[in-house]
Order: sequence, then C-alpha cells, then structure tokens
Amino acid sequence: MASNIKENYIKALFYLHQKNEEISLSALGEELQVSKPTANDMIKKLKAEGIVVSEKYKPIRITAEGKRQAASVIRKHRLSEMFLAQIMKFGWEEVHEIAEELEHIKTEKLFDRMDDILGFPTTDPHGSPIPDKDGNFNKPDYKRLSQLPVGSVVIIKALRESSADFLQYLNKKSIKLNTKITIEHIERFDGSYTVSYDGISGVVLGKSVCDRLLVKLV
Amino acid sequence: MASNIKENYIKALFYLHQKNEEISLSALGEELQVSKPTANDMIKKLKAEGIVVSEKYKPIRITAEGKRQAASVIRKHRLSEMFLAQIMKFGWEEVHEIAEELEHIKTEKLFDRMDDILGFPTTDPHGSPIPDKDGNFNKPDYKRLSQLPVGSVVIIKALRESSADFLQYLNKKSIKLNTKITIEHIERFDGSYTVSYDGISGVVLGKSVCDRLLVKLV
DNA sequence: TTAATTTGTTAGACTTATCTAACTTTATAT
DNA sequence: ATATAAAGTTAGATAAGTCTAACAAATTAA
Ligand SMILES: [Mn+2]
Ligand SMILES: [Mn+2]
Ligand SMILES: [Mn+2]
Ligand SMILES: [Mn+2]
Repeated sequence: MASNIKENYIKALFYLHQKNEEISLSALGEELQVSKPTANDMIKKLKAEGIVVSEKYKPIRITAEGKRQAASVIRKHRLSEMFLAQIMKFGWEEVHEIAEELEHIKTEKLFDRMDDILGFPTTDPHGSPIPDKDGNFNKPDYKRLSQLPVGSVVIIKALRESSADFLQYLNKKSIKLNTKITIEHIERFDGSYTVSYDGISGVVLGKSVCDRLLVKLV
Repeated sequence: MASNIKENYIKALFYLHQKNEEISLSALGEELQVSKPTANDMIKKLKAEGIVVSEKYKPIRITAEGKRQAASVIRKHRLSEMFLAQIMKFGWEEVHEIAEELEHIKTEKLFDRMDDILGFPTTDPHGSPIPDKDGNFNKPDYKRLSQLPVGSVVIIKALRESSADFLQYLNKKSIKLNTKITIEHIERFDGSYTVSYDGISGVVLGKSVCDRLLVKLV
C-alpha cells in the first residue's frame, strides 16, 4: 500500500501527465515543492513498483497502473469534496483543503458510502469529473468563457482553477456552477467581458476570470 | 504539530493512565505493538515536548498538556464514530476502524461541523463520552451488568469493550444502547445471566458478556 | 558549433520511526 | 539475602523521505 506521500506523488504525476504526456523531474519537484534529487529518488521507487517508466536522462511516463492508482486517490478527493459541500454544507472554497487529507483514508467503504449518499455524482463541487473505480472519467469539452464572442449565452460548468481566492471572488459575484451568462460586450483593450446573469446586467469580469470559467453553449 | 504516530502514542498513554496513574514502558510497547526501545525513544521525545514526565527507571506520567492533546484526538475519534453511525448509517461495529483514520485529520472545523450536525452529542455509538475541546468529559458511574442481582431492571448505557466481534454478537442478540433489561436468573455455577428485554424472555448471556455491559439502574 | 542554460544524477548527510542484541537496574520469590 | 525474573536502557542497524553541493548530460541560444 502506498503511503500518503507516495499517493501525493502519483496524483502529481497524473496531473502533470494530463498537461504533457512526458513528465520532467523539474516539473514534479516544482509541483510538490521538493528538490530534484528528492523527486528523483521517489521516481526510482515508483519505477520499481511499476507506476512509472523512466530511464536515465529520459522523461518520465506514468503507466496504466499509475493512472489507476491516481484515479483512486482523485475519486476519494472529489467524492469527499462533494460530500463536504452537499451533505456537510461547507462552501466550495473550503472543501479542497479538507479533501487533501480525506483522500488518503484507506477504508474504501467510506467513499462508497459517500458516493451512495450523494446519488453517484459525476462531478465535484468545482465541476471536475469524478472517476469511477476503474479510473475512467468523462472529459467533456467545455470552452473557456474567454474564447467566446459577444452575444453568446452559456452555462458555467466547471473551473479551470479552484483556488480559495478565486472561489471567494466568485462568491462575491454570486457566480456558481450552472449560472447562465450572456456576453454583452468584450473590451478589446484588456480582454475583459461585460456580462449579465441572474437578471443583473453590466457585470465586468476580467480576462483572468473569464479564462478560468469553463462553459457550455446554451 | 504531532504526527499521526505521536498522536497514537499520546492516545495510548491516556488510556493506560486511566487504568493506572503510573505507566510502564512495557505496557506502552504492548499497547502499540512496538518494542520497548522504540517506546522508550518516543517517550524521550514526548518528554522534551512536555507531554509526559519521566526519569530513568521511573514510571511515566502524562502531563496536563498530554491529557489535553489526547482528549483532542479522542474527541475527533468519537465524533467521527457518531457521525459515521448516525449520518452515514454505518453499523456500530464498523465505525471504529474508520475513526482510527479520521481522528488524525488536522482540520478542526471538520469535527466542529460534525458536532453541529449531530447536535452536540455527549457519547459515541458505544456509549463512551465525547470530551469537549478542553479535554473535559463526563465519567458517569455505570455498573457492570455482572455486578447486579436478580430482579434488577437496567438500561444499557455503554460498553466496556467494543471489539467488532463483541458488537456483532450484540447485533445478533438485538441488544443496543438503551435496551431495557430485566435480570431473571443468575446461574451461580458459571456466572451466566438469564434476562428479558424487548418482550423476549429467557435469553442467556454469558459472564464475559455481562462483564462488558455497562448499565444504569432504572 | 561552441557557449550558456536547463535538466538530471551522484554523493553524503539528516530526521523520524522502527528493530535486535546485549546489558543494567529494579522488583519478586524463595 | 540471594537468585531469578521483569522492566528499562544502550548501542548499532535499517528504511523512508528529505536536503545541499557538486557534477554530468541534454537542450537552447548565440
Ligand atoms: Mn480539490
Ligand atoms: Mn475540486
Ligand atoms: Mn473507537
Ligand atoms: Mn467508541
């Protein structure tokens, strides 16, 4: 059984692999805030366990087994977030921190029961998909709000980034998942959008905000 | 911040101290299934942190600070058990194992929220008291069923031992907390009790069972 | 195509938690 | 009071996870 620490490496490897099939030691060290020799040592252990393939001076690749193990941790994380939000009434800006701890709990039936109580949800409170136990999950092709033209009517479906700061900003603006937004104006100069939602019009969202909102066209 | 492992030592020290003010290294090692040198090393560290007092060849005593830290872990454990049982519908024989993991979660507000959702319970699903954050908890003076005479009418309030095996035995007998029992007969030869409850009479409970049931006289 | 920069590796050290074997001190029993 | 047993300590070793300093390889830029 992998330790908490190993699980965090596996999860990081999975995230990095989603951005780029080939993973660099530097990126891994950066992601986990450890030195390159530390990351290198761990890669040797994970290689011995069949979780990555790696050869001297060559980029690292995660194996099918590695993906399976990563999905298991991510499933625990996202089910926990959903349970904390829906059942325990935590805000979506609070759940990630707690889920970072809960995801390492070994007893599977805790998460199976969460899943059951929640009615087998397919996404977490930030719109990210919850993998099933075999590691499969939907990857719907949402667009960034910042990619869409004036006049588009969209529904917010997920976030590209879910830092507490960003979530608190969205709270302040009363923007939630499934909020229906109409794009009224795009300011060419700075990429900011003027939008309307919930019957309020003229709300200005900066470029970096629109870049983080994943939406579906209505 | 204490690691999981240290927290387990602190909890063990607290349990041992409840049986016997003075704690021996052997008992500590036995409790945690580690060797005496291992326990000894940890005691040196805990002494440096002010959690125990201990001098060479003298028995170990837990400090007020040690008790406070133990109570914090026990509170997390017992609130978790109660949450798992009441809200997540796990059986009382299932909750301990999961709570052994949950008790090490750092984020206090998770447990505060459990407490809130549960309506500030004073005991766990096995009748053990839940300490408050300052480490105070009720220690009601229940009697063992095995100490009471024929004719007594009692209510089961807690268990002296909560192994999954014992709890499954109680499930089979439909005995729960708050079950009202009447003692019909005591067999002198083997100390077994014949009792009635829930309208069923003539149920025989062995000595070891009666020894584990903590009851209040009606 | 050489030089500079980035990336990866090695070597050596530290911390925490664990062990066994051997020894010392304290307690118990004859 | 002495011998035996139990409890506690020391010494030395191991494994996991981390670091820094120094060096080697690969990539990128000039
Ligand atoms: Mn998260
Ligand atoms: Mn999330
Ligand atoms: Mn328990
Ligand atoms: Mn309990």
